[in-house]
Amino acid sequence: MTSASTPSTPKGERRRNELIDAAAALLAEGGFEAVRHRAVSERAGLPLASTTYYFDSLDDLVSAAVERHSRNELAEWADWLDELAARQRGVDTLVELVLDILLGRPPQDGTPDMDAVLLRYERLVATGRRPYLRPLMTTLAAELEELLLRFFERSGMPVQPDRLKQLIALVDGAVVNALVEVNPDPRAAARRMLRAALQE
Amino acid sequence: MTSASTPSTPKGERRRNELIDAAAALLAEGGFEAVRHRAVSERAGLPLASTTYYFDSLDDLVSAAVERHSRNELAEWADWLDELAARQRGVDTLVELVLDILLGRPPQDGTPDMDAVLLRYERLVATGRRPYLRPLMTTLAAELEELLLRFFERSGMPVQPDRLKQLIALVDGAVVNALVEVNPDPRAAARRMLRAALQE
Amino acid sequence: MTSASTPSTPKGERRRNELIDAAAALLAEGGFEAVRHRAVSERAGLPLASTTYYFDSLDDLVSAAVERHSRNELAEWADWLDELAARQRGVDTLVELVLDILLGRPPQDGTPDMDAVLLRYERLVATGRRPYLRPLMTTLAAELEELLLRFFERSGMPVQPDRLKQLIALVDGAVVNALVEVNPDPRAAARRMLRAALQE
Amino acid sequence: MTSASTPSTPKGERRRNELIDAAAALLAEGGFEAVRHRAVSERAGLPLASTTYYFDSLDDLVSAAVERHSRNELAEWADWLDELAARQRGVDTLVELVLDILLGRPPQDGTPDMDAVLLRYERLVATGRRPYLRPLMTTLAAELEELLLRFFERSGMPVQPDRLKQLIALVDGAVVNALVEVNPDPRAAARRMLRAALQE
DNA sequence: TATGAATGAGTCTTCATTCAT
DNA sequence: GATGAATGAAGACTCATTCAT
Repeated sequence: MTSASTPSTPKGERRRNELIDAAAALLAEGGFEAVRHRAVSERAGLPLASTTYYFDSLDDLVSAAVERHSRNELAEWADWLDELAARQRGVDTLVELVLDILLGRPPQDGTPDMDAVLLRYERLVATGRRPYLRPLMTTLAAELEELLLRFFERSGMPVQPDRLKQLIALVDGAVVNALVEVNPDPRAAARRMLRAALQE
Repeated sequence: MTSASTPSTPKGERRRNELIDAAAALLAEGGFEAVRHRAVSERAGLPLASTTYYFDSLDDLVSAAVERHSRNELAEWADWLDELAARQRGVDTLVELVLDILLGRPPQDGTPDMDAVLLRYERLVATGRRPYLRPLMTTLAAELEELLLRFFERSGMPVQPDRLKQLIALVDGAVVNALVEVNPDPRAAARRMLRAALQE
Repeated sequence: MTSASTPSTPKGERRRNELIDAAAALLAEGGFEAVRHRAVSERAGLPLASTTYYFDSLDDLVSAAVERHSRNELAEWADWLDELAARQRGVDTLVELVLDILLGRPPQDGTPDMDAVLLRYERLVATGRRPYLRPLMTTLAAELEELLLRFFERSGMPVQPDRLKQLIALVDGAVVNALVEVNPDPRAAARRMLRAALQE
Repeated sequence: MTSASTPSTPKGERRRNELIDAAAALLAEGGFEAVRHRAVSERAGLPLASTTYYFDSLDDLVSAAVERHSRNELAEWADWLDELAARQRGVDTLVELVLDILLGRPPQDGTPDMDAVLLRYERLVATGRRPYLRPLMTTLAAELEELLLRFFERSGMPVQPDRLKQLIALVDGAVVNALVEVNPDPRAAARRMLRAALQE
């Protein structure tokens, strides 16, 4: 009904942003269930009512958080893409980079960063019951594919779109299946799949 | 805390069962969020308090529901496996059967049965945030793999375990990516992947 | 959904009753708008959640409050009816009694008791936007008519149902119009109308 | 407290007017509860804050809306009065016209227009709890009576003020009682009463 | 003179769990 | 062993009003 206040002032813009950041952080840490008006407002240090002031509904806030999170990932890679493609050599390095792009870069300390990986798949699956996420997720998926396409190309190992889809499916399938393991290491699982497929 | 009531009386056993059935049905229809004490008790036609009497917590009930649902699926196929393997001919038929096993048999009327498909992936991804589901899901995954291994074998097209994992990943990856489409048809996406992989 | 807990224990019965009483009091004092979960629970000195435990929805609670209030009025008169009919003499006394029944007995101190009168008409008009009150209000109206019919009869001044409806309309119309006066005295207005009609 | 902004500029006057129109429309459609700052501003296509800028409080806005609505009704009839009085013949036609004036003209399609009828009585009863409406409603009631008096006179069937009050009471009483019926047809109820009274 | 921004208080309702019986 | 009763905490969302600009 009341259309969300798209703030015109810099301050309003900033606050709206802080709410999205807070929501994105909660999303990453606790999944979709963790994104609640109260939790977001407390995390952002803003009044509860600000969450409904800046967003028409919780769904809107969730959408914004999903987009923020995904765009951050995408943007990060878009910047480095050419540089990386030029630098790397060999299938193994390529594989790691693809995994970095698809699953996020793991923390240096060797701990697998489950939260980040998980979110990618929660996003996909959650869309199944949240139709309002579909347009956003479709766009995002297309952008990611585009990015990877260019990446393979610059890396001197161009792939057809269908082949790329296949590689992505392989990674994603490996990950979701690895999620159930007692000591899940989805990246390792995806790595195995991807190497095998690329070295055929 | 009352420890989980493992009922000794036949009547208790029966009621516990009815609760699990109700929970499994809700799970299939509405995902994890739909499994609530009240909803389960009403569905089962049993008192609200019976849900906490027979299960220590909602998580326990959810676990039982996941197991029940998965075992039902598995059992269904175990029964028909040999019969099916003997009957079918050709890659296309094989592919459909594999999809039936992995994604559930679609309703006859052509409507893609999203709910059933969705649950398989919600289960996998939900395990990421529900460690208590891991042992169960690991066992279940192994049994499913075992089943498929035997199935390919009887179909005269034996596959190595690693190759099977790859095929499963392909299907699962195709599905989770198809979930975000505006008119999702995950089965069709999985079919394309699987056929391509099997016909190489 | 969850059907309202119809308490079986005496204590539960008592608490449910206290909630209805509290709601009826608020209704009388502040009209329909004043009946809120919080207000009712605070007035009754019971937890907020008890209001939703004993009543499926606020509408249910409002209905119960309306019924309680009306039944109290009705019951009061049913008890005294024959005695009063035997005692009174003359049209003027009859008129006052009819007004007592329709508008409630005014406080002794001469202050017109607006709240009580008002509620009768708020109830009627509110039903216009609250279909769920219709069955209840229809029954109540029929019972009131029945009561008045018997009352006129015992008073030695029997009236036809249609004539009674006319008299009631006269009173009600007089009252709702008197409500807007700067110093409203709806009872006086109704008295004038009724006397004129009865003395024709 | 900023005192009520009585705008001096023509533009201010116009906007204030648009707000009143919007509020009156909402009042007619949804009763008093429907008149909210947000709803009014959206309906008028004006900023939310304009509602508090041009009106000290919501009550002020409601008052203005009630007045606007009533004056519109009154004005409509004042224009046609003489013409109608000259044209009509017979008690039945007279009755319909009186009902038109008191209850609003029903839509042609035969559907009883509950909203319009309802508002007349909500206005009266609401005044019981809104003293600030009393002066306004008193004036309005007097004007309506005046109008009807003249109308009866021109129709060749002059009535005394007291007799008119009686007829109005009859209509109003019939209507408020008809409001509770399961299929309310207040106009029909009022018609019966009025005909009976006029044909005595 | 206007108005976008902002929010404290409040709306109804749901829910997992505890506890007395 | 079973369950009705009960509730604190939280859920999404609305709203009249204030205030800085």
